[in-house]
Order: sequence, then C-alpha cells, then structure tokens
Amino acid sequence: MKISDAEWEVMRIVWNKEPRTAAEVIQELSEPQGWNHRTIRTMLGRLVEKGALDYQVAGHKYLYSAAIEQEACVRVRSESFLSKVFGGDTSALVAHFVEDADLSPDQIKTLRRLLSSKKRSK
Amino acid sequence: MKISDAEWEVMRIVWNKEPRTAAEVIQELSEPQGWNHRTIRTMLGRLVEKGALDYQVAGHKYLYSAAIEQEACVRVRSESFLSKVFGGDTSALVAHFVEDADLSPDQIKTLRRLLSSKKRSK
DNA sequence: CCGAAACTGCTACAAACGTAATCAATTTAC
DNA sequence: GTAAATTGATTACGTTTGTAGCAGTTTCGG
Repeated sequence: MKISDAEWEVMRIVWNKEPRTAAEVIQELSEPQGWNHRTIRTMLGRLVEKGALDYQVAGHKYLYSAAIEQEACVRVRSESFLSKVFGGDTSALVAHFVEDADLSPDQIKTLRRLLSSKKRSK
Repeated sequence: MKISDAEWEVMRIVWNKEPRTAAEVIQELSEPQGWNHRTIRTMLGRLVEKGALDYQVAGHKYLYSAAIEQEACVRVRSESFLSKVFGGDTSALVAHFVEDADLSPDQIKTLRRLLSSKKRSK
C-alpha cells in the first residue's frame, strides 16, 4: 500500500494521537498546510479505502485510528529513500544528515553512544 | 522541479557517469527495473522537458547529461523526507538508520569522528 | 422547532506518473 | 541495397494525486 506525501501528513497526525475525529485532523493540518477541509476529508477517505486508517462510528462522526503501524511505514519508506537517494549506502546517508543538521551536544552524545554500542554488538 | 521515483533512477545513472546515450541508460536500467526501453526513453524525454537533463546531438543520437546537480537534488529530497517521515527530527532519523544498518567498524569510526567534529564546531 | 453548520459519501477534474505503442527518419547488418 | 533494428517525437491510456464541490443527513444554537 502506497501512502502519498500529502496522505503521510494525515497519518502523522493520527499516529501522534489516536483516535482522531476529522475535525481534529483538519484543525491540525488546514492552517499549516493551507489545505481546504474538503481536501483533508478526501484524504481521510482514501486512507480508509487503502486500509491505512480504520474508523469507529461515534454518533454521527467517525473516530479515525491507524490501521498500520507507524514503525513499519517508516521502515518501508526509509528503505526506499535509502536505496533511491543514497544508493543503499547508509553511511553516506547518515553523514549527509549529520553534516546538515543542527544537533545539540546531547543529541550528538547519544548518537555517538549508539554507534559505539553498534560496534560492540558485532 | 519534481523528479518522480522512476525518473530518479534514470538521473542516478546519468549522474554516475556523464554523458550517456539512451542506449546506455537503457542497458543499465531495463534489466534490473524490468522496464521496457520505451518507458526509459519516455523518462529521458520528460527529464529533458523538466530541465533535469540536457543533451547534445551526436549524429543521430543524443548524449544526455545532468542539468541539475545531484548534491542539490539529494538535499531537497532529503529535507522533505526528514520532515515528512521523521517530523524534522534529524537525530531520530539518524538513530533509525544506524540501528537498522549493517555498518563496518570503519564506517562507525568515521561517523563517530564526524559527530565529534560537529560538537567541536559549535 | 428551525435554520445553519458540520458530517460523511459521491463526484469532478486536471496534472503527474507509469508504462508503453506508433511513426517517421535513419542507420546498420547482411 | 534492402530489410531489420534503432532513435527520437508524438500519442495513448489507466491510475494516482492534489484539490476540491455538491448532496443528503444530522446535529446544535437559539
């Protein structure tokens, strides 16, 4: 199942806190994305069609919740990104983001520790 | 200018070595991707239209070369990926890829060093 | 209790995409 | 030298995506 870029924004809102009414999703997205509420409703509908969202009927409204796990989706998308943009070279990818990022000393420390533990585990 | 997923594969071939004839690109892609040569020719055409590729006429053939830099495209795509999939949290992104990857001790060392230099530069 | 607002379902529609086929010119292989 | 293969140009076509509008129903404010 392929989730488009725009749809991904909707999924992020729902993953972030479940369940959600359409109104909530609209509230979170219409301003920042400049989307008409109908656009968002369409995406909610399509995501249900695609099986990415479930809903429960609550009175006259729907309560949407994710039908697929964020972790799994992130993994799939990440893999495809890695292979397409960095030719599968994780090390190049990581270097690119690290160079470009504005990381706090704490974050740096954590990442260095993660790398160390990675080494040890081999 | 937006380069689609399939087009990206073509761009990668051209970036990798320039210039390229259509036949060369076709040779590199048709097998691994299972694409008909016509499909690839279509993409070459569209990429020229989009301004992502240039070509020189060499006799009856074209010699394609990139009109946009890989570095810049990678940056754009990476930014969008970062914000869409990891909500802009580089640290989370890096952690994800590091955890998932199979890095050699050398790569790990290099990355750790990169992180250190990052810290110092602040 | 009634009109406005909100909800979901259906419909719309152009642009982009993936995936080619056809065509005309040309080059190449025999 | 002629038939086959190649090349780029043009055309095709179903699907997905972005971006909504309209219809019919329900609910809420007054």
